[in-house]
Amino acid sequence: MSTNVYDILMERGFIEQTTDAEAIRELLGKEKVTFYIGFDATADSLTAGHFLTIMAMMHMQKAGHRPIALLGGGTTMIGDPSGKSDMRTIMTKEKIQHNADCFYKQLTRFIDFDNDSAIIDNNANWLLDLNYVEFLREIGVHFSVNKMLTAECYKQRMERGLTFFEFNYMLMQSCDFWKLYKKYGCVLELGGNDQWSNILGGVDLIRRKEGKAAYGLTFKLLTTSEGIKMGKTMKGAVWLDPEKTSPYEFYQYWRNIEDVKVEECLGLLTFLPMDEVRRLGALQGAEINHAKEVLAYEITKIVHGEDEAKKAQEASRALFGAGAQSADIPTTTYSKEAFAEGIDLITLLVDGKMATSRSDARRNIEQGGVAVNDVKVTDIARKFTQDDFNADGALLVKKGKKAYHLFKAE
RNA sequence: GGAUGGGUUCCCGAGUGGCCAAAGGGGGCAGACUGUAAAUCUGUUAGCGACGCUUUCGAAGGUUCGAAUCCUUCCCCAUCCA
Repeated sequence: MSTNVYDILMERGFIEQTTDAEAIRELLGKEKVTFYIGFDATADSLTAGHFLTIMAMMHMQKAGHRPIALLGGGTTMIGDPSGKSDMRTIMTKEKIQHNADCFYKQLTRFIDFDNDSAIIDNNANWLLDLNYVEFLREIGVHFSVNKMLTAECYKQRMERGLTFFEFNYMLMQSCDFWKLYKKYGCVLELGGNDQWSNILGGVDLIRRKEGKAAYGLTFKLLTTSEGIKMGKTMKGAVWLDPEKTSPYEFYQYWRNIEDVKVEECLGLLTFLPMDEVRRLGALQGAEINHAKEVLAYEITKIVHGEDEAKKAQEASRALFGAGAQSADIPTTTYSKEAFAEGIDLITLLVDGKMATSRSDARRNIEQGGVAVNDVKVTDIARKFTQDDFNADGALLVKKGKKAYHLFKAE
């Protein structure tokens, strides 16, 4: 172990809070540490939000430590109230199991689980069969309600209401840490900063039950300059599953990042050397667009592979620069018969998911936000046939500055 | 369980019989300016076969020519009391 991974994480900007910085650094420097990160299986794909945590996991594994990816098959049954203003919808067991399977599949892209170099487990294995009375006697006695109520994560919920159901979440997660400590010798829990109080709960629990030291460390949460969690768009989360968020869209998300976040993201979400990160982050004015391209390319490469990253980059350049068209733009294909009669622009926009309704499409056209083959169209009744196709045999519809869609006939 | 105050469009929040598809703000979308950034300004923001029609103000009924607004029952939430 050459450089202490703690220093790497620190330099790249991951670390927000630690239970004991000195002790953690020392531990990571001298031995192979088993650590864990929990993933609550609330959807059938990981999101850009998880990606930061996965990056940290990759850094740790590279440095020779052993990650445990703990899927939250059990805790998801409750739902973490931290940072949430409303209670989550309660999900069925089957749905959660399905989600956990999807998570695992995606995680194998980033983490090497062979030969015990990483462990995957699911807290459903112990949480689902818990006996209530036993749980209270084993775990419950160690938690002070008074103390829990003062935790930051519950404070805002005190105003809106918090059910007993959710209040238990902290105990379950603490129990996880303790179980993993016993099962695999896991002594370190990592997580997003919103997990801080849950992590502290686990650290305390291990100390009380086992009299042993365990540690916790949280990562910065990626937020926009306005403090909104990054990795979300109005249409929903940015997914790592290419079926849910195409590599092109994924690329574009990072390509459009705010100037002030570029350096931070490069450090956290790519493996570029820090000298390079700082150099790119220091670019001024229009120059910083170069840094954004690098950022988008690098992240897309890690998540979707080099080929997809290249394709996304080419598509992006083609569309935004002048020049040739690329094949990697979202495309909708109609039958030749449909085009023979002509298809109106409103239908095209709706079918290409560039407008949420026909009214929305109509408004966009009327306001001059829509162009077909680079010619602005404001006539809502205008129909298009194959005669309108461009040299590449397609209609390139552009809504606003960034939404493109290709329509073809066959 | 009791008392009080509430549930309004994506969110916050005004509206307490017709002038209400519902003020204002936020967010979103589009236009201008730009660098595929930020900030700013303008327009727009339920749906549709669109100077009209249909659905919407916690749910279901009712009063009325006419209800987000009045009445009844129910569901939910917050605060205080137990």
